[in-house]
Amino acid sequence: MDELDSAIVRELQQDARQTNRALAHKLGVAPSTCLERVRLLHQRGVIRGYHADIDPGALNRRVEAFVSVELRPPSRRAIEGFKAAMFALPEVLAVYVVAGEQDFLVHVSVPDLDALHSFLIDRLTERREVASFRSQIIYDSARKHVSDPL
Amino acid sequence: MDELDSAIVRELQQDARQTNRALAHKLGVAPSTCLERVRLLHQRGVIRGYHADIDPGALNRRVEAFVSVELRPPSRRAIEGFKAAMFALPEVLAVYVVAGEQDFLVHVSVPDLDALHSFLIDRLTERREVASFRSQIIYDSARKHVSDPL
DNA sequence: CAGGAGTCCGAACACTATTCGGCGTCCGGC
DNA sequence: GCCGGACGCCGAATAGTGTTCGGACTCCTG
Repeated sequence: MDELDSAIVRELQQDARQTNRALAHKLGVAPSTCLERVRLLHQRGVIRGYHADIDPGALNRRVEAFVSVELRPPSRRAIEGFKAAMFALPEVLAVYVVAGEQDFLVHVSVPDLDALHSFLIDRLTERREVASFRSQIIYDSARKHVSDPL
Repeated sequence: MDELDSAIVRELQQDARQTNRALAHKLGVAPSTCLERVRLLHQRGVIRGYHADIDPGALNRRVEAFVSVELRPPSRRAIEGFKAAMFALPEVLAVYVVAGEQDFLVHVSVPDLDALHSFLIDRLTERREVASFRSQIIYDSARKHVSDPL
C-alpha cells in the first residue's frame, strides 16, 4: 500500500470506468504496471468492486429518510433477524447496527411521503420486536469517498 | 426508461466494470445497442458515475459512527456553513441534513476510538453553532443498491 | 561483490469500444 | 389502406484497449 496504490484507489473511487491506459498515464507508469497493481488491490480485498452511481429520482425514489429503531429484547436473535428482514425490503438502502439509545439506523428511499408512512406502519409497526422507532426525513445530503490521509 | 434500461442499471450497479459485450450478451441485445443505451442513461443523468468500492479497513479506517448534531440557530446560514465545514473534513464520509430533534447526521470513519473522540472534541465542540451532539458507533452495516420495483 | 527477489517496462496479441450505414418496425397523415 | 418519417436495433469495420510475457533494472541480503 504505497503512494502508487493510494493514487490508484483515489482515481478509481472518482471514476471506475476510466481506461487502464488513462489511469497509467495520469500516474506516470506503464499500463502493464498499473494493471498489475489494480489486480493486486482486488486480490487483497482493498478494491471490493465497481458500482454505477444511480440517481434515485430517476427510479422514482424522491424521498429518503433514516429510521432509528429500538428493539425490544436487544438479543442477538432479534438483531440478526431484524437486520435480515430490513435488508430484504426494496425500500431499504442500508442497515446500520449502532450503539446508543436506538439499536438500528435504517436508511430508506421511497417515492413519496405516503410511501414512507406505509413503510413505517406496514413494515415496522408490524414487527413485534420493534419497541419504538423515530424517522428523520433527509432534506439534503452529500457523500464523499474515503481519502487516505487520516 | 423501459425494461432494458432498468436491466442495464441493475447490472451496472452490481458490476460497473463488466465489458459492454458481456452486458449486451446478458441482456440479449447487440453491443452497439447496449452502448447507445448506456450513453443515453448517462446523458439523462440516470447514471451519475462509476465508483470503486474500497474497504475502509485497508485505508486504516476501522471505526465508523453516526454523529447527530443539533445546531443552535437552525438558520440557513448556520446549516450551510456547518454542512460545508463537515464535508471538508477527511473523517467525514457523508453529511445528511435531516428533520427532527437533530438537524444533522454526520457519517464519519476513523482509525480507532481515540480518533473518534478527537474528532468529536476537536472538530465539533469547537464550533459555536453546535448546540449538542450524540454519537452512535456502528457495530455492523449492510448496504444495497436501489432496485426499480417500488 | 554475487545472488536473489521484487518491480517495472515495452512489444505482441487477442479482445473490446465505438462508429456508421442500412434495415425493420411503429405510427400518424393523407 | 398506403405512404413517409422517425426511431431503435443491428452488424461489420476501425481504432483503441486489456492482458500476457520475457527481459532489464533496482534494491536488499549475505
